[in-house]
Amino acid sequence: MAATLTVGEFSRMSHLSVKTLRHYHQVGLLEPAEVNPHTGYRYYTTAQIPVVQVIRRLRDLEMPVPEVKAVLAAPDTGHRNSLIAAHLDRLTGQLAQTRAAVDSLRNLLESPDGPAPIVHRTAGRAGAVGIRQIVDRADIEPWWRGALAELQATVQAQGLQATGASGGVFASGVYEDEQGEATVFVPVTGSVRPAGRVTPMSIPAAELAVIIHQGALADIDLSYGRLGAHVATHAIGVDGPLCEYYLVGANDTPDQARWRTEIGWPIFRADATN
Amino acid sequence: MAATLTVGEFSRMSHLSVKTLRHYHQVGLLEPAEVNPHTGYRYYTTAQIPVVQVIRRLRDLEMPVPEVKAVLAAPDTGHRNSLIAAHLDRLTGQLAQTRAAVDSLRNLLESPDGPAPIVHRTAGRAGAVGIRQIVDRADIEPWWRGALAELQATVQAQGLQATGASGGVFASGVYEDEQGEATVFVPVTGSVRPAGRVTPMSIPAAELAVIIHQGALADIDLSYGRLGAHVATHAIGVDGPLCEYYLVGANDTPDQARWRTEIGWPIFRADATN
DNA sequence: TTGCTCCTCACGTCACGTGAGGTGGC
DNA sequence: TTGCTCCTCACGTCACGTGAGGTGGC
Repeated sequence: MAATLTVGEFSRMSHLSVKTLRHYHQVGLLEPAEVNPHTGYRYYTTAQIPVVQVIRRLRDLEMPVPEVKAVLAAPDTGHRNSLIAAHLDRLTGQLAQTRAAVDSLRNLLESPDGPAPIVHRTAGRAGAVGIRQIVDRADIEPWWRGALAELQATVQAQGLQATGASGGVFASGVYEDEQGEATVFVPVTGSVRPAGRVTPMSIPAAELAVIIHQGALADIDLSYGRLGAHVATHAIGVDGPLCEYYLVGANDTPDQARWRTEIGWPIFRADATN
Repeated sequence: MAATLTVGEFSRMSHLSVKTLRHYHQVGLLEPAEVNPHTGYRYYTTAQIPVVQVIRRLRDLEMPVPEVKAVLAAPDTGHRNSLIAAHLDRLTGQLAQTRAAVDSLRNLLESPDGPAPIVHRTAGRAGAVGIRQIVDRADIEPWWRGALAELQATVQAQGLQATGASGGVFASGVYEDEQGEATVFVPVTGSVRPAGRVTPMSIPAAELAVIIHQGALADIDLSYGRLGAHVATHAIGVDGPLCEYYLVGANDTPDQARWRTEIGWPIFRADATN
């Protein structure tokens, strides 16, 4: 028999504050078994205790309220467990990101700026296969990983010959606003058959100031900062998208410390030499 | 020579959105080197790039903005590093909590309710040493750990004889609202000298429904739920603070899975036997 | 009957993001 | 001159917490 409980009693049994229980009622996460229409008093039952225990644990794991609702509404255990597993995967990902951020901070504080040299070079026009999309800033990294992997696979599947390192071109919106046009490409020769998101494209020529960033992408703003400062100091910047070349990347080694990324910043070049 | 940069340029170099830079200006975390009084345009300099790089990394680690300010304002490296180390310690603590929450969830989903029996017993009046304070709900666990440790040390230092397991008494505000009166105590015989927060006190007699909770404190709401449901179902609850006795706790083993906590819920007892 | 519990707004927190509406600079 | 960059409000987000002011139940 399910006994009736006031909010206060239910709070003591669930270790959730009364304010929280009222909030859960308001957002429809946990409705009291009964609400007195005259007084507005909430009444719960002992049968709701197991439910609130699950809610509490999922919220402790920072699962968003709508997802907790979905877990409670799951038709069967399998569905429920997969929702929970997906959330645990997200937590694992966040943990990895935190670890990377700690490394990045240590790196910044311990080692003074390395002597990464900046040079000017001309990038010629090149045929390529690529993927081009409007991407949300927040999703940029997974998008980038996926697009590069799809590209590599397409190059292999179609037997194309890569003529250089893969690269990316990013409109300023990607950095400054919340979304912008992003492109990843692999320079190739030969005829390309469009497949999935992959299309043939032409990478335009450009005059660039370039720097080679060594190490994880979490630190790439360091090299962007150095390169941007150089361009600003010499007042040689021109409009145009920033580009990157992945000289050593995920395809070569999982050890991000060994990655090498060339960053190109478009410039006006008076000196044809150098 | 520090070149002048617009927000957009500074955004590209720092990989922070323009909105974020404006926000940092508004809250005083990162002021532009210059603001045109007529147009309101913000101008940064290349000298600010290293600063924004530190800010970005600390915010990636979810350090609150006021603390980031403190790091930037730190008078020397030692001070700065200790602020950062303190934050990393907090992150480590959160990680441990997340792990505990995962274990707790798994425990809840895998094992159905154990057969923890509920019995009724009379707790007699007892002399004790204790610490009693109004505690914020959010701070309850560290307060509890610290207070228990201080108590144990006082008992040892004064050569007192513990006559039973240590315990805690919690007013309903601790569970329901955001703060409430909490007490931890060790029952002792002999005369007690007040020291620090520790004072002699008397634990009143009470009729209790009790359950023994086995395992981590993160799971203790399960036992509270079972005990509360029992009291509600039999309609034997009376007003009074909830109490706990730490039969096996931090003092005995660091392995929380082996902890045993008796929870007491005040009841009206018609049957003098049992 | 006292006082404790419960109620409903309305607003605050934190670190930005969204979006409208408008102006300045190359 | 176009259009791109920049500006300022005002409001939204998320999961509650704070606090005022008031009523119901034992």
